[in-house]
Amino acid sequence: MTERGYDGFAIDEVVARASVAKTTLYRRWPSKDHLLVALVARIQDEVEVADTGDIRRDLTVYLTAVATGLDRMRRVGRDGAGEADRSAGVVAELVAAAARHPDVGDAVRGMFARRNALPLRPLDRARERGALPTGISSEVVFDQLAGALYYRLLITGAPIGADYVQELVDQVLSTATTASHPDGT
Amino acid sequence: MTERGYDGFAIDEVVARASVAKTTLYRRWPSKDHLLVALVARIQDEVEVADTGDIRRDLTVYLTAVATGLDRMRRVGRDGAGEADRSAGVVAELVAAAARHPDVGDAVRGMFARRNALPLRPLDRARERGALPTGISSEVVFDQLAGALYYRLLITGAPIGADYVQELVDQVLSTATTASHPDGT
DNA sequence: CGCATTTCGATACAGCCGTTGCGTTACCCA
DNA sequence: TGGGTAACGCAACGGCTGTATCGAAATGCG
Repeated sequence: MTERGYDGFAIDEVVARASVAKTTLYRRWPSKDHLLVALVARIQDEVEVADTGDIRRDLTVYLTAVATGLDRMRRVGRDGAGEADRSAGVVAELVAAAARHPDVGDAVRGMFARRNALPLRPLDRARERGALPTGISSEVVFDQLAGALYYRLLITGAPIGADYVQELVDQVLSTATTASHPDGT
Repeated sequence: MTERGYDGFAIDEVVARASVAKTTLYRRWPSKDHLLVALVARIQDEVEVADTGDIRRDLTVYLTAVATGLDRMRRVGRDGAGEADRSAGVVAELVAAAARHPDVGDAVRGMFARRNALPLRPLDRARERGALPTGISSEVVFDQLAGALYYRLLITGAPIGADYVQELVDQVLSTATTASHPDGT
């Protein structure tokens, strides 16, 4: 999979290399999509989120980690290290697999949910300190942040650099900033 | 395609119903993915965006139209009208197709770009009126809005109701509101 | 009308995913 | 140690996408 990407990744070759009958593989993973999500679950490294009290910094660190992780999965199966095509790679296949099989969808959503639950606590704490607007759920705020990243990755294909992440966080937190620092800093 | 969804949509049956040789079809659309994006380009209806001067209302109308359009595409190929499964349906296949073939990716990005360029002008005009924070590009603002919708559709599978759209717009515009109405209304 | 070029059709085929049927091996436990 | 259950292996197959080959039809043009 990491060698040739999703297309060049054939079940027949997997069973040949594993010296295993195709029947056995299909007993464990009932489709190629199931196998894919199991692979990604292995590849995915843990993302931890700090909770230092500086919500701007915490969010920036977290989103940067997510962005680099996505960029890494974007390049899975491409040989050229600097391959600059605007493709979502394996993430797009993951999304499609989740849409095809309900149980795969549950698994994929569970994967993302574990990662995405992390910054909710810092967000809630920041709101308690008055660093976030009231009346807006942390979930919506998080949807905007993560959504912008996935939107660029999957839909527009626009690059996701460190400056973009910073601009994103600034825009979301601008309410709180103008509230606590009316001079706009 | 609209009858049975992406899976039950077989090239062999298409050419049979069209009374056309498979060779001919493949001369026009060099893969099933190419055919898919051509179909979606036909299905996709035009979304127009108002520019009344009330940016909050304009954005809400636009995003609601986008959300209902996505929800319609989400149900393509499912018989039950009230089919409430949390699947991204044809949109996910579109994203995967765009990731597989570079030219399909260009076409899909072009489709989305045409729709997404629409609200940029009202956003820019609103900023000129001081109804948006300075220093933040309209593109980032739009990424947050559209991104949240696609994120819910493709990743979390969470529902996208009218109240959610409203909450989204309110959060994004809260900066401007507090700036022009410091009492918080 | 005659001819060349382009387009289309039909069939067969390769590669892949996923399934079926059945025989064989490994494992567990009395 | 023996027997029964569970897991595995093997080969073949069906359905699908995409390709190749070659023949037939249509179209444009002098």
